[in-house]
Amino acid sequence: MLVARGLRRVAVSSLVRWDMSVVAARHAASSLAVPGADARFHDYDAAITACVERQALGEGRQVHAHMVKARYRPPVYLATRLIILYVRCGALDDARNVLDGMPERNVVSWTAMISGYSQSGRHAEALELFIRMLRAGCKANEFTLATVLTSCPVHQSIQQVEQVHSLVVKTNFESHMFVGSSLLDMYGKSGNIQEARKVFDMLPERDTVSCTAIISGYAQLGLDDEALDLFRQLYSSGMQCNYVTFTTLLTSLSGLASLNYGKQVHGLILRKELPFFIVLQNSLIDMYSKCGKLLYSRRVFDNMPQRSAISWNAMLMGYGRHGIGQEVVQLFRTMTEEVKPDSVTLLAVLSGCSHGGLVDEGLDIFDLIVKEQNAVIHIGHYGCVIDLLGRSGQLQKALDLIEHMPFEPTPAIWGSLLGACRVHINVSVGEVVAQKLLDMEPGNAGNYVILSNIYAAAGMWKDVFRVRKLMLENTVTKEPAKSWIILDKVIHTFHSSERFHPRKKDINAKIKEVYVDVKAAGFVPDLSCVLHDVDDEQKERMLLGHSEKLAITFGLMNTPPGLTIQVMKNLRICVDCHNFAKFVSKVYGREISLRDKNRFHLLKDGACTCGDYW
DNA sequence: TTAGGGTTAG
Repeated sequence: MLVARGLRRVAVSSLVRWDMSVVAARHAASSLAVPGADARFHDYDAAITACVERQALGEGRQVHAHMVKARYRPPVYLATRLIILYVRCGALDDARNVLDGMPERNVVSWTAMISGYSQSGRHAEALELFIRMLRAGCKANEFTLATVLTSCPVHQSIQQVEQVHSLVVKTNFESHMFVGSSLLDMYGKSGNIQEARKVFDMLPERDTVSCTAIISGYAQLGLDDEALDLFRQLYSSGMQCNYVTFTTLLTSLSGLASLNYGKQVHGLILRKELPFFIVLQNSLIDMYSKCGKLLYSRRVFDNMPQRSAISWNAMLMGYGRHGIGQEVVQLFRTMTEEVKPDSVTLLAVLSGCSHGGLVDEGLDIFDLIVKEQNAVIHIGHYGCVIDLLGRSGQLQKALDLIEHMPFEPTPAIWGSLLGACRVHINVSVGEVVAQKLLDMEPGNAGNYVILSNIYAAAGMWKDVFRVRKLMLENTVTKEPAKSWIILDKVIHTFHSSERFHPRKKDINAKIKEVYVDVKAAGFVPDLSCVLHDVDDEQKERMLLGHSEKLAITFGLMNTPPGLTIQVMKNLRICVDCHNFAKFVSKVYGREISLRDKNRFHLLKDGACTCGDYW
């Protein structure tokens, strides 16, 4: 009776076009005759196949329950099909129960389960299961390896990565298209781009996925020049592109701020008449905003028939990056009517309010979110609130918040407060904060520079000297600064005190000329930005060698009057260079758009859109 | 029956 009721429910649902009463009849028959067992197998198989096709989890569970109730012990094949069904429907725990209950398993059952964990980001469990599989004496095939490699980058040490690689070599799958792509992607994601490239170069054949994976390897490491070069090379040798390829490429073009290429790729996408993909549109929004063309971003955004939270976030970040706080707040309000904001949204809104100077609005939104608990609050959000408080000069309040927030403060948190102390020239809080930072990361030169800036601004020259000595005692290395400018599709990159540029002499001559002009207009170099123990004259020379000054000068030399000079920098812009750019904009009547690590600075008539807070 | 590359933020 119970079985019959269950059967009717299945039949009525009509999702599964299969009448369970047939099974019931055969079930009854099977207790009398042996051939019935085969019939039941085929019926269950057909039912599960129907459920897999439709991803009908409820019906699938009923079929499973029916097996249990009928005391039918599914053979390996059928149990594996059940695992696949549950995995496809995202019911991983059900799938795992089936796997654990199997008296025997084959490579497909293991692989299906590993793939389930892998695809839902449960990489540790995927790897654990892979190891269990090997220990159980089951040999991995190309499917298993292609799957398990996608779970490696995040959770494996270099040694383990090499172990997996040698397993791939041993099983002779290194040049298998799928396994090879996964392998090179794994190396790319673990930061070993040389090894990734080796695997790519050894592939006997290449397809869209393997090409995209290697380009993405460069892109993810911020090697945008290399990513673009490789794309051009592969594209001209006939590589086929799909939407993932373009999405990846756009990431690199965003990094380079290469509007020209960005537009070309956009054109290519339109010509290809690809179907609508949200991710691709999201990348376009981001690319245009990072290339300084917010209006283009907005046009893409407005034309989207469907948007994800990421689309909104990319747009919000865009406005924030350009310091347009009002738009951030307004767009956020519209967003909440359409999509549920996530934790990145909150980050975008808070940092947008901070960059746009909307202190009270930002703090209000934070309070609202904390109260309603719409999104998961993490330490990054606190970082933004500390920025907001710092910007408005409420340094003590910011310090109190750090001490009472439910997270351990990171260097980034203290760094944000130290920056605020520099702008508001607050020595007492600055010293407390700097001490914490110097304890946490004694090797970071940036902290010494800002502390020195604070002392210099307060006229405490003895302390400037002390900081300098302190820094000399610690060996300090940092990411080398570089700035670049794109003229006629050519990227001109400058490093500090550039020694290798072919037009070095011209640039040096021009920068000296510019220096005389801006000094005559009142520019005073900020020597506290140099912490080397050298005389003042040498310090001035070192400041003039900063990469962003070289790039701006190169722009002045090579662009006609009236055109905005667009310069990009990989780190935050330094105080002295920011001031220098302001004077250049005034003295030469030129707009300068400067994109640093955090935001855009639009310098015009001696003022900057960042309001001197960044 | 099982498989590879992708978007915002840090």
